[in-house]
Formats: sequence, C-alpha cells, structure tokens
Amino acid sequence: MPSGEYDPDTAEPHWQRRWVDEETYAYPDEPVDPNTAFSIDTPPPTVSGSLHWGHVYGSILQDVVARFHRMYDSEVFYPFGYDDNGIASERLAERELDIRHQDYERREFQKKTREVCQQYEDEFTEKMQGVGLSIDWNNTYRTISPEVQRVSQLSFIDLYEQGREYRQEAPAIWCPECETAISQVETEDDEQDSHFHDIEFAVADIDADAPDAFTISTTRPELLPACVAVFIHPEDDENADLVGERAEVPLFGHEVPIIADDRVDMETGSGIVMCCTFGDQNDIEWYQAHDLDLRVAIDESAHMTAVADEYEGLHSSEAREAIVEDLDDAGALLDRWEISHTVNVHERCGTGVEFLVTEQWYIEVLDKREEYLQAGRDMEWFPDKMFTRYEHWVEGLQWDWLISRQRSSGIPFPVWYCEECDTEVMAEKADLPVDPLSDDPPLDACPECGAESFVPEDDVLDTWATSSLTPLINAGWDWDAEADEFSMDRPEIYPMNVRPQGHDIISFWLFHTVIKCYEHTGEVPFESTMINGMVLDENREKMSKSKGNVVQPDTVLEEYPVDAARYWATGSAIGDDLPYQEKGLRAGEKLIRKLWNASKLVESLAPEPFPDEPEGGLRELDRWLLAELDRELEHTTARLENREFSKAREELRSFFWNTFCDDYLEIAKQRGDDSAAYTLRTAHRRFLKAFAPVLAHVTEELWHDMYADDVGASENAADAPADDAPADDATDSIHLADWPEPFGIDADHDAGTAAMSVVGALRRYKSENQLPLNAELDSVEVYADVRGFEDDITGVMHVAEFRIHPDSDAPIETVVTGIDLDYATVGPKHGNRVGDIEAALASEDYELDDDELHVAGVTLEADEFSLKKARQYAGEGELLDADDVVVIVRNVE
RNA sequence: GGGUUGGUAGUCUAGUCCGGUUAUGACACCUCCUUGACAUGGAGGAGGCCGGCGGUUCAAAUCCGCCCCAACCCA
Repeated sequence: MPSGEYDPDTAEPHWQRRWVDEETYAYPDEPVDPNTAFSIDTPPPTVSGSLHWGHVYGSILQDVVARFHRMYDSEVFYPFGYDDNGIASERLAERELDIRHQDYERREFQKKTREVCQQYEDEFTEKMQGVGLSIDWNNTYRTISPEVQRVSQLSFIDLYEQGREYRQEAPAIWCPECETAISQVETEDDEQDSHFHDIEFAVADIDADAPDAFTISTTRPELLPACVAVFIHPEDDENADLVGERAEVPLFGHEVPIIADDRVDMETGSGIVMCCTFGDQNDIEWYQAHDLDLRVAIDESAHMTAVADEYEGLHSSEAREAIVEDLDDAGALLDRWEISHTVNVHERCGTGVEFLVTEQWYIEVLDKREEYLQAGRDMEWFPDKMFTRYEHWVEGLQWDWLISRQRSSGIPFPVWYCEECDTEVMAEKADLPVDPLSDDPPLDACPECGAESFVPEDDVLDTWATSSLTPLINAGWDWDAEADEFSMDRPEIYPMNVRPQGHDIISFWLFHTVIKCYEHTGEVPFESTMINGMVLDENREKMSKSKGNVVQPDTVLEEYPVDAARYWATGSAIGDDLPYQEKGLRAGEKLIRKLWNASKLVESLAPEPFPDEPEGGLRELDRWLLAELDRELEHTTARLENREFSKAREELRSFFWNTFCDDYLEIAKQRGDDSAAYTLRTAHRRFLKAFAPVLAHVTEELWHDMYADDVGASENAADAPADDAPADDATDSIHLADWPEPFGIDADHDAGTAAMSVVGALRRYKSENQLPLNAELDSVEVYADVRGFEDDITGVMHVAEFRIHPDSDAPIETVVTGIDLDYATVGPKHGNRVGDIEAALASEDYELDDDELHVAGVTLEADEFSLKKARQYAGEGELLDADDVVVIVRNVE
C-alpha cells in the first residue's frame, strides 16, 4: 500500500526497466485481428547527435496515443527506427572520427559510419526508455540495415517497372564542397559579403539605332565564360533598342543573343542581366524557356573548365579575381563596390551552391498531382488545418523528385549501365540488397547491344527515398518470388492508423511517404496523421544552438519526474507550438503528489479486503459520484480519440481534484460504510486508469501497490460491474488493463449538484467568518430537494440542526434590480433602436406591465427579456450564495 | 518577397468555425483557514481597451480588409 511520499527517482527507473525486461508492450507474434490492431508509424530520428527536447515532446504525444489505444481497444504496434543512412550520419561520423569520407573507400567509410551511429543509437534508446515510452523494443529498425536496404531497392525497382522513374541530364543543385547534388531542402540562405561589378559589353554588328555598348551588373564575373544570353525587361523602354541584337562577351569574345523576358528585375543594377549556365534558378528557367546553349564553366569541384580558356583549372574564386583584374586592364570594368547579399548555401557545410547539369534519377510526381492531393484528403488530419500545408505543397510542385545523391554513405541504386549503349540494367529482386560497386549485374550481356561490360551506378538514394517507406518497413513488405507479387509479414497493420510527425516536414516525409506507399500498394498508407508543433523556449523563441537556449532532456529529467514532463507535453493543443515552461512541469509534479496522497487516503478509508457493493445498493451521493465519473470518462475518452490532449488532461484533472478530492473525499471521511468504501475504490481505480496514458509511472506504482494482486479476486465479486472487470494482463501492468467503460449508473444529477453547492456555500461561510472547517454550525435550512444527501452534508460540515424544504417556497423576497435583454431576439427585431432601449433601461425609465415591458416607445414580449433579481432575506440568520439553492444558516458564535 | 498558422491578465491557455453584452482554467500575486491524505493543502480576492487600425452589424475576442509581431514552409 502507498505510504510516505512518492519517490519518482526510484519508481520511474524501476518500472521502465521492468517494462523493457518483461516486454510489456510487445506486439504479438501470432496473427492479430486487423480490426483491433492499432499501428503507429513513428518518426525515425536522424542519427546526427543527441536526443533533444523536441524528440521528447513528440514522443510523449505518440506514447499517450499508444497507451490510450492499448487500454481502450487495441493491440498496439508501436515500433521504433533510426534514420542512419543519410548525409547527417555521414557528417556525424566525420566529426566524431575527424576524417573525410573522400579519403575512404565506400564500404570502409560506411562501416565506420555504422559504428559511430551504433553508439549514438544505444544512448538514444536508453534515453527514449527513460521517457517511459511504451515502444515495442522488439520492433526496431535502422535504415542502413540490409533489410531496409532491400525494401528501399525493391521500391526503386518497382517504381522503375511501373515507368515512374527516369534518368535525365538536368540542372541540379550542387554542393562543390561535398561534391554532390543536393535537394532544395538541404539549402538555406546565408547573408554574405560580396562585390557588385559593372561590366561593359559591346554590341556586335551595330545597326544605326542601337547603342554600341551597355553595362551589366553582376556579383559573379567568373561566370562570364558561361554567359549564353543577355536579358532585358520587355517594359524597359530605355534599353528596348538592344533587343534582337547580339552582345559580345568581354575577354571571352563569344556572341550571345539579347532577349526580352519579364523575369528580369529592373530594379537591380543596370536592369540588363546576363544569363549563365548556371548561376541561379532564373538562369535555369531561361535556359529551358529560350532553348539556350549550354556552356559549363565550373566543374564538380568548383574549378574552371575548358570553356574558361586561359582560366581553366583555376578555382572559381581565383578565377573571379583574375577575371576582374583582366577586365579592369581591358577597360571593361566600369565600377566595383562592396555589397552584402543573400547566397544560397548548403546547410551542412555553408558552401555556396552551384547548378550543374548531371545525370540524375527522378521519380515522376507532377503528372499525378490531383491524385496525391486526393490521397491527402483521404487521411484524417489532427489538426484539420494542417492539411492546408500539404495542399499548398502539392499544388505548388514544379519539379519531379530528384533522388540521386553522390555520397559515400547511403543505399546504392541497384542498377548498372551498358558500357556501350548506356542501357539500364536493374538488379534481380531476389538478389537485393546489392551494391553495384562490388556486385555483378544479373546479365552477362547487354539485352540491347550484346556488349559484355557494364558500368555500376555509384550514386546512392536520397535519404527521403528510404525514410518514405517506413509503413512498408514496419509491415514487413517484401517481394515474394514464388507468388510473383509483393507481400507483407503483418498485413493487418497496413494502412497504419496514425502517422505522427512535426509540421516542418509535411512536405517531405509525409508527402513522400504517401505517394511512394500509394504507388506500391494502391492504398493511402495512413488512416490519420497527427501533426505536432515545435518546442520553443520559455520566451516562445525557437531553440537553437547559436542562441544557447537549447533545453537538454537530461538536465530537465534530473530535476523533475518523467511523469511531470509527460504532463507538460500533453498541455498543448495538437499542432500548436509549445513553449518549454518549468511551471508546466511543476504543475505536473503537483498532480502526481495529489494523486499519491489521495490514494493513501482511499487506502485508509477503504482498507482491504476490496469492498463489494453493499446489499441495499449505493447511497445517493455515491451513486451521484460514480455517475458523474461516468460522464467525465466519456469526455476523456472522446478527447483522447480526437487527440485533444490538453483538454483531456485538464478536464480529468479538474474533476479529480475538485469533485473527487475536495468534495467527495471530505464527505467520505465522515462515513465508514460499505457504500462509501466501494465507491472510493471503484472511482479511484478508474482515475488511475484514466490518468495512466499521461502519468504512466505513478499510476503503475499505485496500481501495483493497491490493485494488481487483487485483480483475480475482484473479477469474482458478484456486484462488480462486468464492464470494469480487469483484463487478465492487468496483474502485470495497469497499461494492459481495460480502459474504463461507463457503468450506465442512474443518479439524480441535479440533486447531487445542489447538495455539493450547499456544501460549498457552507465551506465558504466558514472561511469568510474565519471559522475552522470542522466548526459546528447551529442550524442550516435548505430550500431544495436534496433528500438522501442530508447525512453527508451535516457530517462534513458539522451541522447540528439541518432541515430541508424540498417543495415549499423559500422565505425570501426577490427584488428586481434591472432588466436583461435577450439580444438574440431583441437585436434582429428592433435593430438600431436597441441603443435607445438600453439607455432607457439604464436610467430605469421603463414600465413593467404583467408580462410586457414598455420601454423607449416599444413593447417587449415576455420571452424577449428577463428580470435581474436580487434575493433578500429579512429573517433570522444569513442567506448564503449557493448557485440557485437557497441556504439559510443560523449560528451563534 | 509569397503562403500557412498563431497573437486573449505578469506567464501559459479555453472560447473564434456557427457574432449576443459578467471572456475559461492554471501558475505567479494578495487575504484568510491546520478538516482523520496533501499548507507541496483549502476558501476568497485582485489582475484583460482579447496584437494595432479601419470596416460590416442593433451587437465583434469571434466576420471582412490592411498593418505589426512570431513560428514554420516556399522563393
């Protein structure tokens, strides 16, 4: 039985260890009914460092969902994975070991990366367990594992066979430092110092009207050799004469067309701009729109190509200085000044990105925008509003999905190319996973040309191309060679019930998962998605290393119980950002303590053996309490089903604290009968269960202290409501017990509420008169039907003489103190005369005539207003304010 | 620069979709009170021009427009 103070430092690690050791949350090996399987597609954290507070926040919300559904209706599949196949993990290994991936052969480097990741993952796992997550630790995966590589490569081949992938030479964003194509997501803006250069271009073959030269402003003179056109805005009258002429590029001498295009920013520099292949996104659009030449001046490692003539081999930054100097010597550099501008850089290394034309694999998405939009609509969104982000993302898509990455670490493309004719040769599904760099292609000769040598693809897949398969990884998706079709080990969990994740990656993780799984299975992979907000610091600012406001989970959990952190995390409306606030944690501690102390009192008021419902039935108050609890639990259930964590938590907390502890427990102290004992135990057990998803540890501790051993016995208790019979597993853990279903108890809600109002009024009376709460009151009269509650009221409030008048009118006078208008009817009916009516009422210039009110020249019917009344009592004693109940107390002090 | 979401007492938040005149709860603050668990408790109090400016309406925290601030996404 609970005694003394609750000690989370001992209890929490104890239960966490036990949950893991006993495999409390293991998903069954045997087949599960699809109707009762509840699956959660948890976000696999990128292995790039330590666990941060955002992970803790998101994980707790997922865990509350998992714990609720495990008790409520389901076998819960709650897996966990690590995303360790991407650039982030590669960078982590480089940092940790102080090495460069370029210095190692791919396999060797991958091995090192895996070792480093393993250490971080072990630490991560330990911390996740320290948060008390009810994850099934038998169902974990690493995205770099052979099993996941197989899934990822199968996915690539399946999409290829469906004709949804193509290889194309196209401009791609390129990091010259990392020497890889990167996606737009991996870039960010950086404010950098630079120079603007005014460079004079000569016009070739001048005709009479056109000027013979013009000026171009650029920050990147080293791109002059890549210049393929010059653009002028169609509304630029000043330079209109130049359109249609040809310009001569200084130093390099080649001629380029001068073209009108409205994408020119007339405000920048001279308003005349050169197009180079490629300096920025605009250049790519122009290149494609106007079918321009391709002149690549900068190579993969940012060195100048042969196109740059004498500058070939120089690094682009060296070339820039040399070209500027030579322009100056040639008299073509008209001006040069310092500026600061935003540069698109690679987020991992801070290097300015280039655009290179390379051969890359793409997944086609643009052709199916409408279908993918519908897939988004088919999911239930918590909260609804987050769907808009998905919608806008899909509607705004402009490129197919680039999945090639030139990295050392990652999952290889399972493909070779014929050395002669470049025919693509896919791996056999049965052979996956393969690494083309070390494995042979499945053919001896090219099916097209018969050549016998092949070139392996040495790119790896974008990490999103793999992490977008988590539902299939979880379901054990694979190729069944015998049946010649895809199969799943656990078909019952797919489509998965919930995809929880942050709103920052709706356009990546969620979108990509939806489309890939949809293409593979023909089904939208999620029944619902639950989008959590970001964690902010106590000042509502985002946490970042540079600001130094990052909250370390370890630091918090040294000071507060995990249950307090879980309480804090459930204080958010789903989708809203949540500031880290210590007071939120302190409030959690208070509730934990209250629950503990109340449990001690229940234990002492209703000692074992576990009481049965008395023969004669329950007392009025006890029935009322259980009926109210019924209602409350229905609310809590609905709130949790709708992922309204904050409301579920607050409503339950308030009912427990105010109604159960403040009101009911105080009354139960005065009574020692079986009815109270039964009610205390029954209500208490239900509170523990209802709090269990959030306060996972303290409820487990109390459950084992008070109920776990009695589970078998109580099932035999004749009068225990059948619905509340604990599940068999409940001897092991409250988290395996059944969620409390309503008893359907009948009680007089109004009478009980009135009785509680009376008690509250008397308590207030004592407090205001500075009386101790156990002071005796001489006489109390109540004008309401609270029959059946008399003894409880007098017991807890120590009333010597208590009389109730269920039917008779109270000996009080009511005085009309004013008029309340029913605006819903008066407003529409009298429109702008309402102002006059209000003014007249305020100056008491009105007349009451039976049911009618004459005011400001209009007549209001009875249902259009109500009388504001004050109650007055002239007799002996004092009239108390007890909601609508008239309570008169007489007391000689 | 564009989009999405949010802005409510010192702090966090409910209410906003569907307009109705006393704006919810908690923390902190002030006053009082030891009831057989909890003073880390209980009772009460004070504290808000609902981000700003306009508009619609008899009536706006709520609807509309513009602006400011923040987070996220995209340029």
